[in-house]
Amino acid sequence: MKIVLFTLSEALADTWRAALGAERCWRVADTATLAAGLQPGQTVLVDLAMPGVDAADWPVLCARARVVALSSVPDNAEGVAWLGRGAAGYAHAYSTEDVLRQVVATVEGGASWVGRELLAQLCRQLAGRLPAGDGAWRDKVTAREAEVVAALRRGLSNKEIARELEIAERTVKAHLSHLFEKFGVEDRLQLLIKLG
Amino acid sequence: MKIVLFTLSEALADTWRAALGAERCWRVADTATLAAGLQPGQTVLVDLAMPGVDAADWPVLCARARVVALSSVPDNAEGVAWLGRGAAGYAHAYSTEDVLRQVVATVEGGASWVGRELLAQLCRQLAGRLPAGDGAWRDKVTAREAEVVAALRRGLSNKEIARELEIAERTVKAHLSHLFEKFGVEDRLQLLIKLG
DNA sequence: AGAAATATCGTACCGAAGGACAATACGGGG
DNA sequence: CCCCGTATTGTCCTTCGGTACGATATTTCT
Repeated sequence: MKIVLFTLSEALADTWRAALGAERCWRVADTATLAAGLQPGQTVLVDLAMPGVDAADWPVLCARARVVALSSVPDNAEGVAWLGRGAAGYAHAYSTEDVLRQVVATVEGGASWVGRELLAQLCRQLAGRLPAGDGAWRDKVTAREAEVVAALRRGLSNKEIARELEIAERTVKAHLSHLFEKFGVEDRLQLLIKLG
Repeated sequence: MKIVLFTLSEALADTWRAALGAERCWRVADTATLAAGLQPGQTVLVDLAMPGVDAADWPVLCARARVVALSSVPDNAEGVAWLGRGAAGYAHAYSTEDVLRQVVATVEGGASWVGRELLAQLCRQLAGRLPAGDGAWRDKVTAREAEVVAALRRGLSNKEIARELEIAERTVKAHLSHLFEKFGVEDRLQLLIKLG
């Protein structure tokens, strides 16, 4: 699956291509093309310098794909805005080739790429108010069911969940049916409402 | 510098050795040995299934070394607890070999390894409710559309919404289609995610 | 050892959801 | 007066979601 380069700047696109390999990259410069051609789980590098790019418009795309926000003027508040919407990474747009490759490898591995300072800031500000007893329902679901719930929270369809977990769509339906019964609901929407 | 494997499970240690190379690894099974032999900046993989392992006891070690907490039943609250104490990463204990190598490479490179959901939760907690979530969207919808959204939040079906608003089901679909287009989503679930 | 839970996959069926064409009516602004 | 946004409703069609039967294999618990 190709890496999407979402930028208007030819220079930036060339830099990224040099780091990641031109054959792995697919340059896109407008939102319509991106939305049309985007595959679930695909990696997207977004140039935050592009006009009209705003974190508030991206939560759904961030849920479907691995979106890496790249800013030429990194700012912790901006990073928090993007990562809070589900972006998979936040880094300097003109990072070295090594760092860019590291970033892509990291998000393709399913984790997030965060600079040390940014994460440190998050942790400092969070220190003290950690308890957050949100996971009571997790004791009632199996590991596999929890993965399905996580995918569900991102708005994925059964087919997309199946692709992501590498199982048949039928199996996804089986997990969902079990979840519905466990929590006494009758569809995916009610399940998410119930789980909070 | 060797990678410290802190676990009681021989099977888990073997899995990690297979991924990282046995010659790079140093297996430790008790806290005293770990504290005595630990070098500053060293990478430590901690098996959270070990008895007596608690994030509250680790801030000092996390400050000295790159501590990666590995859980066989990953949970966001647990992740917050560890990262809040300075851990460099939080991941699934039985990740694939590729992912494990990636985790180690990332933390050795000075960055942090965090799951996407977990990071998003961190950001949301510190930012409270993000701006777009708490009512900015209301300016973009009509009064009738807002009523439909309110019903959607309760998990009602089109037919139920129609009964409640005393209109035809077809009209409910019309309102929903307009909402989907306004917010650039393709179904009710994505709409709710987008509206927060 | 046997039972229960878990994870996986198959086909068939039905209703819900959503889009593609519509149409009608009402009110405000140029 | 005409256009636009809003609200309303209709039919036709396709896809998606969920259930109802089913099956097999593994793991975990009793």
